[in-house]
Amino acid sequence: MNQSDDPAPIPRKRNPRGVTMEAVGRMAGVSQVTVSRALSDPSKVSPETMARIREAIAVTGFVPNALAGALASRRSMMVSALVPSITNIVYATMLAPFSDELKSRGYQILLSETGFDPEEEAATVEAHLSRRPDAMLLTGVHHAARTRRMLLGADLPVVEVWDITETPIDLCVGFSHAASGRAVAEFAHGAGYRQAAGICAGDERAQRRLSAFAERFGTLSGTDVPVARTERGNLASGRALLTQLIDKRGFTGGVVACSSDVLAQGVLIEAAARGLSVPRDLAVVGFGDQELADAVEPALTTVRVNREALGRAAAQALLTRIDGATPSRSVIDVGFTLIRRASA
Amino acid sequence: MNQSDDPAPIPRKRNPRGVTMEAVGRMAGVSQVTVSRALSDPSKVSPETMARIREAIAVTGFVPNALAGALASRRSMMVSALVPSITNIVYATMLAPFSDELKSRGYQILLSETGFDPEEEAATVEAHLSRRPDAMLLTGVHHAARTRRMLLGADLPVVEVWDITETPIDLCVGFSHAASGRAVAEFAHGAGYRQAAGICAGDERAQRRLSAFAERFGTLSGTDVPVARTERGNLASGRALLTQLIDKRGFTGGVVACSSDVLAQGVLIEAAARGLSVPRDLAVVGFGDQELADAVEPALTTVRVNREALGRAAAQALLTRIDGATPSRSVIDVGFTLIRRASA
DNA sequence: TTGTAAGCGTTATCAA
DNA sequence: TTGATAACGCTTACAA
Repeated sequence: MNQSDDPAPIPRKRNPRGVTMEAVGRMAGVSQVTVSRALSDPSKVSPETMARIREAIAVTGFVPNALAGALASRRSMMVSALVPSITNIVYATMLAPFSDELKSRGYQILLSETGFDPEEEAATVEAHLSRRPDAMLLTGVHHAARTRRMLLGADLPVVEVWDITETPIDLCVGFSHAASGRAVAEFAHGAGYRQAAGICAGDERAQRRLSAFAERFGTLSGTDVPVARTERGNLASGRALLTQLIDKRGFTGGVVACSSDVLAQGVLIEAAARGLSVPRDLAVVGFGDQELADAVEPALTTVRVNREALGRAAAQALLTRIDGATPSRSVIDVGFTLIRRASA
Repeated sequence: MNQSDDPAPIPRKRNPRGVTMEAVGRMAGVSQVTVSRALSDPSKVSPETMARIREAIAVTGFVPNALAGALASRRSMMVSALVPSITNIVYATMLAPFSDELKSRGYQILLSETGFDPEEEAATVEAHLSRRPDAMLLTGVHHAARTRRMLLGADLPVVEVWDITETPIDLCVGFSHAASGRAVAEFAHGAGYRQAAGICAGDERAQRRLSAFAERFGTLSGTDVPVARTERGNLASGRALLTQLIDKRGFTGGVVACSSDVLAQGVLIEAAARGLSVPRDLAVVGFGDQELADAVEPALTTVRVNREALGRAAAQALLTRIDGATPSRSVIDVGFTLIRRASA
C-alpha cells in the first residue's frame, strides 16, 4: 500500500476566497463545529476557546454565511413582506413597526412591491418562497388562487393585513374598509350635511371605502352621491377631481369624502384657490390621519387607523406562530377612529 | 459479501417535507440534475423530458430552493439596498427604478433602513453581507471605518448614492448638496431678494445644503442668514419653524430656503394662515421637486434631482460590475436643476 | 441528452 | 467541552 497504489485524491477548493468557519477554526486551533457553537451559543464553549475564536474572527473579518446556515437549519431568519407600493406612506408606516418588532428577534425583512395586481403578487410570492422565508406578510385579503395554493403548500405562517376577512389564509390583522366608509357617511349626515360627493383613488380598497360611503350617505339623505375617480392619489388629482365635481358634475357644496388624506389636501388647496371656505362652503373628510392631517389649514377631519399597532400586531402574530404556538385569535380587527378636526 | 457483513446505512431524511428537485426528478423519471438543467436552461433538455418535468413541477407545486442554489453557485441573485428611511419619499422614489432595473435581470432587493446613524449602518451592512448579496447600494458617502473595511473585504460591487465623492468605496452616483445650496442662494440673490433665512431638517446632507445656502447668500448680500432647525422634516415643522423665524428671530421677509419640499409646503401653509402673500411678502424655495411642488398654491420653486435617473444609473453601474466589466466612470454626477415656479 | 460525483458553508446528531 | 460525520438542496465539472 504505497502512495502510487492509492493516490489520495487531492481535494481542491473551487474558490479559495471567502473566510469560512473552517478557516477561523484553523486559526483558533479548534474545529469548524466549535466555531459554529461559539457563535450560536457561547455558553457551550470554554472561555479560553471563545477568546481565541473571537480573535480569529476579528483578524480574518469573518462574516458567517447565512445562506449555508439557513440551508442546514431550515430557518432562514427572513420574513418576507409584500406591499402594493413602497412609496405609499400608508404601507411604509405600518412596515416600520412590523420590521422593528421582527428585527429585535433577529429576523430580516425581504420586502417587495406587488403593485395592485394579483398576478404580479403571485409571481412575487413565488420568488419570495424560493428564498424560504420563515413567515410572510401580505397586504389585502384578495389573492390569486395560485397564491393561496402556494402559500398553503409552503406551510408557513402568513399574515394578511390592512383589510379583514373571516377566512384568512392563516392570520389576519386589519379593519373593515366598508365600515369605515359607512362611519364617515354617518358622521357627515349627523353633522348636518345633506349633499355629498366622493373622491377616490384607483385601488380596490379605496373604492370599497368610497362605495360604502356613497351608498350609506345616499340612503341617509336620499340624494345621489357622485364619486370622482383617479388612478394616482396625489395632490394634483385631489385638485383636479374637485374641479371635475364642481364644473362637470354639478356638485354645489356639502361634504367631500376622500379616499386619502393627500387627496383631501388637494381638495383643500383647490377650494382655497377657488375662494371657497372650508368647511362653510365645502366640508372635507380624509382617510388615514397622516401627519399632514393635523398640519393643514383647516386641520383635516379624517379616519385614523392605528398603523403602528397594526404592524406590531402582525409581527407578533407571526412570531407566535413561528414559535409553534397558536395565537389566541387568528383574525384581529384593529378598527378605526373618526378624528374630527376643522375641515368637516 | 452478504447483507449482514456490509449493512448499507439507511439514509434517513431529516425532514421529509418540502418538494426537492430529487422528488420532481423521480416523478418525471429523470435524475435531479436534469431537473436543475431544465430550469436553468431548457434548451439542454429534450422536449419530451421537459414536458414530463413541467408536469411533475405542476403536480408537486415545486418551488426551487434559492438558498441552496445560491450556496452552490455562489450567486445569491440578491442586491441589498440600505437607505436611511423607507418612509422618506425621496429615497423611496429612487429605489423604485433601481429595483425595477435589477428585477428585470432577475435580482431581488434586500432592503433595510439604517436611520442616519453610521453605527447602525455598519450593523446592517454586516447583517446583509451574511446573506451574500451580489451587490450593495448605500445611501451617502460617509460611513463608519468598519463599514468600509467589511465592504472592501467582501469584494462586491458597491454603489454609494445621493451624494458625491472623489473617493467612493467602489462606485458613486449622486450630486453635490453644497453646490445645490449655493445654486439656490445665487438664484435668490439674482432674483432680487436681499434678506434670507433657512429651514432645515436634521439629516447631515440637508444641513450641508442649508449651510452652503446660508454662507453663499450671506456673502452675496452681506446680511446674516438665520437657519432654523428641526429633527422631523414634516409639514408641522415647516409651520413651526417659520413661526420661530418670524416671532423669535426677527425675520421680516425675503426668501426662505427649505431643505425639503414638505418643509416648504409647511411654510406656505403657515404664511397663508398669517395672511402673508407668497412670494410678495415671503418667497419660498424647496428641495426635491416632489409631486406636491407643482400642485401647491402658489406652485413651489424648488431644486429637482432626477431620482429616477439616479436609481437607474446606480442599478446599471452595479450590473456592469456584476457582469465583470469596468464601468466607464466610477463616479457619476447626475446634477440638479433649479425649477422656478411661483413661490420665488 | 443524461447521469455521477464533488462540492457550497453551515447546523444537527451522536460519540468521546 | 469538543469533534467526526451526515445532512441541507442545489450547481458545476466531468463522464457516458
